[in-house]
Amino acid sequence: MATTQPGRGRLDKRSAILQAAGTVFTEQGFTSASIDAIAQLAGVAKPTVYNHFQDKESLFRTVMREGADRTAARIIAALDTIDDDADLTAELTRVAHQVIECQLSDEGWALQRLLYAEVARFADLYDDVVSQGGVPILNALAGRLARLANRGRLDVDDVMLAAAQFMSLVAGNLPALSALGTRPVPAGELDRAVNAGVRTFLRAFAPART
Amino acid sequence: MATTQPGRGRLDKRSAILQAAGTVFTEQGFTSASIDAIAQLAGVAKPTVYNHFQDKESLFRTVMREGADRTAARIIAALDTIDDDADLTAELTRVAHQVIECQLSDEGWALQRLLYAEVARFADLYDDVVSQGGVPILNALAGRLARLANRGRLDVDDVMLAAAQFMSLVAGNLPALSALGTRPVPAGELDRAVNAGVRTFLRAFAPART
Amino acid sequence: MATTQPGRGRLDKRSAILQAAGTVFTEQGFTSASIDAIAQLAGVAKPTVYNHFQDKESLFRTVMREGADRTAARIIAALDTIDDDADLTAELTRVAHQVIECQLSDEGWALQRLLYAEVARFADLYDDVVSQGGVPILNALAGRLARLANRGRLDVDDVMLAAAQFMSLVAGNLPALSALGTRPVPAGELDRAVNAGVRTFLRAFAPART
Amino acid sequence: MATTQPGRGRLDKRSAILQAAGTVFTEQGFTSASIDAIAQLAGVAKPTVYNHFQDKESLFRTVMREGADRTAARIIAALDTIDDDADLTAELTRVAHQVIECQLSDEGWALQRLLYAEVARFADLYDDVVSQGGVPILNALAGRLARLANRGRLDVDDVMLAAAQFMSLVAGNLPALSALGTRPVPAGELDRAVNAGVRTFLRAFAPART
DNA sequence: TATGAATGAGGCTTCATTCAT
DNA sequence: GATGAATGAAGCCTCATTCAT
Repeated sequence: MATTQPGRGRLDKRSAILQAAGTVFTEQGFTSASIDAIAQLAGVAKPTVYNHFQDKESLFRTVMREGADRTAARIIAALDTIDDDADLTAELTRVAHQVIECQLSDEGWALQRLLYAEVARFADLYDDVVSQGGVPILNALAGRLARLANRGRLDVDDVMLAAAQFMSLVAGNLPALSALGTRPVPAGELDRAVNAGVRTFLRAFAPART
Repeated sequence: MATTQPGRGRLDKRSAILQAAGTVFTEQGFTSASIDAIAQLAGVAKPTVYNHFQDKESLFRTVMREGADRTAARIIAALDTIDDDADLTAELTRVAHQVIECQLSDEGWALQRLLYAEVARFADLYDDVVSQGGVPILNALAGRLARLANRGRLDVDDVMLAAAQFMSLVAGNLPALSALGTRPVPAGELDRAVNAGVRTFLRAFAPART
Repeated sequence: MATTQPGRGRLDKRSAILQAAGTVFTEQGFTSASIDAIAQLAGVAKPTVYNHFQDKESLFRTVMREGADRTAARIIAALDTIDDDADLTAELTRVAHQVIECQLSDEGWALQRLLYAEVARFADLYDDVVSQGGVPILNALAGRLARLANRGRLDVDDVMLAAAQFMSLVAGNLPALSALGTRPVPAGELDRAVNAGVRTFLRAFAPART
Repeated sequence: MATTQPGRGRLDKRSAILQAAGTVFTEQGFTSASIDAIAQLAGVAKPTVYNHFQDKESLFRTVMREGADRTAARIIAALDTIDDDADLTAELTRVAHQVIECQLSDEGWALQRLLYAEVARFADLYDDVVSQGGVPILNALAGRLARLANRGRLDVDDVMLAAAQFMSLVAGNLPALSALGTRPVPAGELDRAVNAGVRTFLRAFAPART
């Protein structure tokens, strides 16, 4: 406690390593990332990395899992703010923006690219990430839609399906708009896409007016 | 002329290399793929690869570009079979299935995963692939929708937008269903997703019955 | 004759190759020089080089031998201009400058560096070059000194020795002055060194005045 | 502490590498020398070489610099033994022999050949070596000549110039005599050349007898 | 726990050289 | 004689990983 940076506990070296690994994996991909680079960025010696993580692979998996956790938590928090009584278009639009913001964040894209890149190499990586990230998000969204349906504000049978379609409609164009996250999306384009997605969603699922 | 190497003509070594490269890149990703492995699979010596392609990178780009070409050609051919007069639901469903089949093919997924994986490493790879693949496909689909709109069978203003939304609705769930292409999609699930996508699309865009 | 550059005979390809080889060997050294680069610079295909020269080594030897020839011829021509009756200091200085000019030429230094570099690799390279270059030069210079001694203008016993010492005195500093030929020698420095060399030579060998 | 690798202490691996590199570079030149060969001769694994030296180039530079240091130190030590009161001819001859011995040593020639060979490739190699080797030597020799001049035993104005000329006279013929260090110099020839050099030097710079 | 040093394996690339035309 | 294509060998360098401290 006296010989390291004041204030820091001794073994958040682990988290320094994880953070550094996140950065390096993100920038270079799993194979090209070198443990050397990670150790250096984390400010530790190479064997220290091996003291905390069995393997390059295990380090990578941890990075992915914790990243998925963090991202899902942010999205779910956003979904929780839906106000069942407010104007539907405005509310869905607002929420869509919040969700997309997470997806559009550097970390969001990085995770997604890493997942695509390495899903074939690491058999159960996809399940790990989806069970920590994708599924909870969909569940949360489906729950909100169910509540809106119950109140008669949406005409939805299968809320899980509708949730997935909502996501597809408002976010399906993001990869193309941002070149898979490698370019900033012009603000206007983003609004246009989200608005159009919400509009189409409501054209399909708004209850017929009597 | 008659005494050439047992197998082939002269310079389709180039295509043997390209095909092998496709396989190896697909299986291992850009960085892990070794020129050695590619050469061996192509049945040529390593330097022969370098006689045909400047670089590992240039070989990779060629693989991606030609793959995008091939895939787009197949999808566009499928779109061309739309019969403007047939039952709309049935027709859109049929076409959606054809399109998805390309996406679901091993090559389709492989290309997509490689694209996600390496888009950050190779600056203009995304543009290369999209301009050869994505854009023509969307244009073709938008064209078909425009024709349907002209005949009063769809109520669509912005056909490009509708085309993108159609794609999102019928294919947006594919990554999740197939775990980014690493698992076969249960036939029933696929049908369900496509049908639901088409149904939602038509709920939004079928002209109001008089 | 009709299909190649007008005027050129067909097989001075050989000399194009030799010249290109000279350049490339000079710039890169024997080992780093690539036959590819030589062929390209000569404007011929790689196997053509092998049609004219057995080997990289044999090509190198030819380059060295012909270079030594050319340089020696130029130096000997310079020595032939010594006027036995003119002012000794002026005449020796003038000749020294001419000799040095050859040594200082790009080709001169290049040959010398190549010789040093590869003398250990190619057993008899040194003899080849010296017998074509060094020996004739020294003989010529010794001859001139002998004539001057005969006329009583120099007090020299062993003219070969004196010739060698003359060379050492006027040119011995050149390597240091030009950083082995990699930098231009400031004009003043060169004059100073040559003058000093001639002066010392004459202090040692001018006949004692009666 | 007692159980370390059989042979050596811990980190004179560095000097084992340096020594091996000296040998291999000397025998093969910079480009042909392989790090593999150096590592093997040093008895270490290849990456160990890279743990101690950034680069093949940096290893080479270190070899050259340390070699120049060692050689210069030996020569300067020899110069320090000049006895200002002894017989001048004998003393200069003796010192010349000692100096030449360093130049004639395998390491001396090797360094010189490497320097010539690679001076064009490595921009400031010449300065590195000369500032560590050549300059101190000349300074030391000039100092001795100055002392002799002060005592009236030599008639020298510019001691730096005289030092350079002394070197040129006694050693200028060495490259030719030893074929740039690739052949032993017959003892008689060496003596003859040195004696002649000293004699000429003194004919030029011995004070006129009154 | 943290580290400096060491290593076996392997990748990309280039080269001198040769067929077959 | 001249060429396009092909190849076996080899080099530099980097990596993931492990001792020994």
